[in-house]
Amino acid sequence: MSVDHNPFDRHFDSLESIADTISEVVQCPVTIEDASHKLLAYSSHDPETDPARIATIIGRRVPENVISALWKEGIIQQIMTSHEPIRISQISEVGLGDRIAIAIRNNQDVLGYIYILDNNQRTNETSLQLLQQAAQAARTKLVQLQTQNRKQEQHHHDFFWHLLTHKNPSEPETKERASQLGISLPPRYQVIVLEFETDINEKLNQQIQYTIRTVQQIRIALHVIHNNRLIMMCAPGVGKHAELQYKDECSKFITQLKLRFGAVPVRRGGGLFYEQYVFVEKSYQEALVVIQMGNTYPEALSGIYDYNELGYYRYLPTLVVDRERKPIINESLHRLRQYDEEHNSDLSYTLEIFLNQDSNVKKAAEVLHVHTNTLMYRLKRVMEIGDIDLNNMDQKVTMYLELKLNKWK
Amino acid sequence: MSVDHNPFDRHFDSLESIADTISEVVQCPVTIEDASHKLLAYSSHDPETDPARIATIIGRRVPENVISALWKEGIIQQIMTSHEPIRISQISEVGLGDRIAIAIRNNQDVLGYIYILDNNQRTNETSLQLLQQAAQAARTKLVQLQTQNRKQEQHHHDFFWHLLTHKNPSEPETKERASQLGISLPPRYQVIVLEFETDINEKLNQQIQYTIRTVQQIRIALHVIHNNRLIMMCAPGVGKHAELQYKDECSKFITQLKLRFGAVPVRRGGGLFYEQYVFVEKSYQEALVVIQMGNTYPEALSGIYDYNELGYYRYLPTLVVDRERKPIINESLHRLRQYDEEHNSDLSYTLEIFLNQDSNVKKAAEVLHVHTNTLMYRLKRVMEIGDIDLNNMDQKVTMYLELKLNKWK
DNA sequence: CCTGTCTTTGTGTAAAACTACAAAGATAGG
DNA sequence: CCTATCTTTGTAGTTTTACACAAAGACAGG
Repeated sequence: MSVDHNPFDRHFDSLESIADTISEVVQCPVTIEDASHKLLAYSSHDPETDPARIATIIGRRVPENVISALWKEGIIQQIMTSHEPIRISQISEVGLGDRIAIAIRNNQDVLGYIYILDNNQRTNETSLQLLQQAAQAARTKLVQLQTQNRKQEQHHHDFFWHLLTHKNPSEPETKERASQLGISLPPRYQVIVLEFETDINEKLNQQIQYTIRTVQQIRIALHVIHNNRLIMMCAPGVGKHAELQYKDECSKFITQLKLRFGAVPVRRGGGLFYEQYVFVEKSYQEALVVIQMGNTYPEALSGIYDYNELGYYRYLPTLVVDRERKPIINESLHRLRQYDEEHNSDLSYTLEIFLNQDSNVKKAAEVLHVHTNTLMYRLKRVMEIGDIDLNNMDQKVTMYLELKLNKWK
Repeated sequence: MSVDHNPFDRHFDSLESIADTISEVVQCPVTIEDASHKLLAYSSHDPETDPARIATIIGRRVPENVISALWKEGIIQQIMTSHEPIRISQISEVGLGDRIAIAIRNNQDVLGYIYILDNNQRTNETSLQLLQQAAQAARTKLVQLQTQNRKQEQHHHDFFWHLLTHKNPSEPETKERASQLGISLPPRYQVIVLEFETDINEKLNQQIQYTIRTVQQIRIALHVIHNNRLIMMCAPGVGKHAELQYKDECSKFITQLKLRFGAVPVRRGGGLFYEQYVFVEKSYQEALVVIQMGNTYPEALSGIYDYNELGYYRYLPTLVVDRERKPIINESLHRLRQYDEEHNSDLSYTLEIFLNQDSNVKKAAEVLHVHTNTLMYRLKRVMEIGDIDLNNMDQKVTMYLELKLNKWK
């Protein structure tokens, strides 16, 4: 086979024929994947293969542990940035033999990958050169695919956005529209919103798309990006395994975003789970409440991501509205604030910390960096000046809620 | 003067002329009062009088301490029930000399009183007999007065009821209407509602009217009776003295109702103070909230009568509405209740008492009549079964509010 | 009936909270 | 500047809590 002749400088009917051609050239099994490691084509007639390849073909997607391993070794990063084929040493823990991989690119964008299973190291420099030609050939096919996907994606986006913003969509109509679009809706879902520091740009968008597509334990049925938010309809995958691990998987999703791309969502919120699609908007609003509350009470709600974990915080938006309609000054707090102002002291803050620390003198004193007796003295003053009985749950809850509500902008 | 001749068997121009005639007959100073001890007429040309009579004439009303003393001695009770004149021994503490009194009646109703100052015990049986005739003569005058008052009262009722039930009455129109009706509205008022066990019947009504009219430190500008409720527009009287004592006086008002007539309001509620009359309805609604909350949380809110003392309880109605619109089961409480059901234990009740007692193990154990270690053990179980951290204020407040809201019917 | 778990009550101990009191620094107002 | 008050920190003694462990009663399921 001469270098002058380029076997990929012709028309191909399909990606399969490209895969077969590569396989013929390099005499190795070949798989072609899209940007999110979904299997697009693979060479047939391959004598030897490895467990990773079998799993990929059977699941029509590269298994998650294989992807994770490749990321961990820094291989995906290499492939994505390099224009040359990359040699991959075997990773036997995930059943992956020696490989060679090259990205299929369109300008800067990575559209997919060509993997070659090279167990016996048969490939030489010449065939590696040819791989670049093969990637070129695959490119046009993938561009076509991508345009199709883009269109479909746009439809998905529109459909999801409609669900998110309309209070009472018809249940049967929604289901019909979903099946028209080829979306299989999960029987039980929740809406999750991730909020990023800044508006989501093209690069971050692609990283997110990649992460969404490669996540496997959670099922992200629909998603939309809006300004600095990623909004997703999520459901646990099939099997009890996935059901139990769901929460962990959601966190893992975010960890992956961070580890692989350094993209960290600032805030995270999840609505309740529902089974009817009339409630998508509800779950969305709930997720937004979690985000809002998280922004308002960052320390108190750190580690709380779901609406059903909000506890009494879920009532606060309602109470704020109620209070605005009917403003009543809390005499006790007012007096404390006044005293603080006049004597530039910190009685109200002291009270706040004390209550935050569950009325535990020692802990509160530590947080405030003062002697316990100092705290004791201050609390006595709080009781005197504010006319508050700090041994009375009702009065403490009143003050606690008051302090919480006062944090509202 | 012969017994056969009745000096009261003729027409009298006014109550004053009756008073003068009595005075001539018995040779003693005379005062005529209405049913609520407001001065209606008094004899002139009286040589001797006592401090109580002077104060009555100057204030155009029997001083409160005098009325109280007469009640305490059981004298008013006697006068009200007897058809005969009653002799009253002097009560020097309140400047009251020896007297003779008789009720002016129309059938069962007491319309007013005739008092005779009898310091030198000059009156004999004959003149006492004549007193009954005098009461008869005064009766017709008082009946006329009463009819007039009834009409005026009806107007007052209508006016007040309108304020209570209309959200945005015009401020200038309200003031004009008040001055038309001869009502002087207080500059600052609150609405107080007293709720009785049963609907207010004629007898209780009269007792209430009597008490309202005789109260002197609080100014009850308007009042209405509706089913089992007495609704009043109250204001402190003039002077700083009255301002400070206002709260005590309100309680005293109720004590008087109880002591004098055995009529005890079951529930009491006061709205906020306002200065504009647009807010009468608001203050009324607030008073009703206090009553409602008092009925829902009798122990917790015993001793709380005003809306501004409700603390966080004032939010509960809003929260109940919010919760109904969006029912979320509190997993922790649900699990506790379930456990209680299955093992017929009292974990949720234990938690409730523990929180009510401000997380004080000793007090809670006492309330529950168990050993502190028993309570400790139960709380540990509560934490395990409900997955609650009882050292976390947020979680405790969540549970506390949840338990409170669950008390709602 | 037995058996194992749940529950109550008891004992003991270390840690923490509450109380009273004292000393000294900080601060405001005359 | 002095003085009175407010504030912080310290010491000491009592009460309460938290925790570990043990014994015994209650109860359910085989």
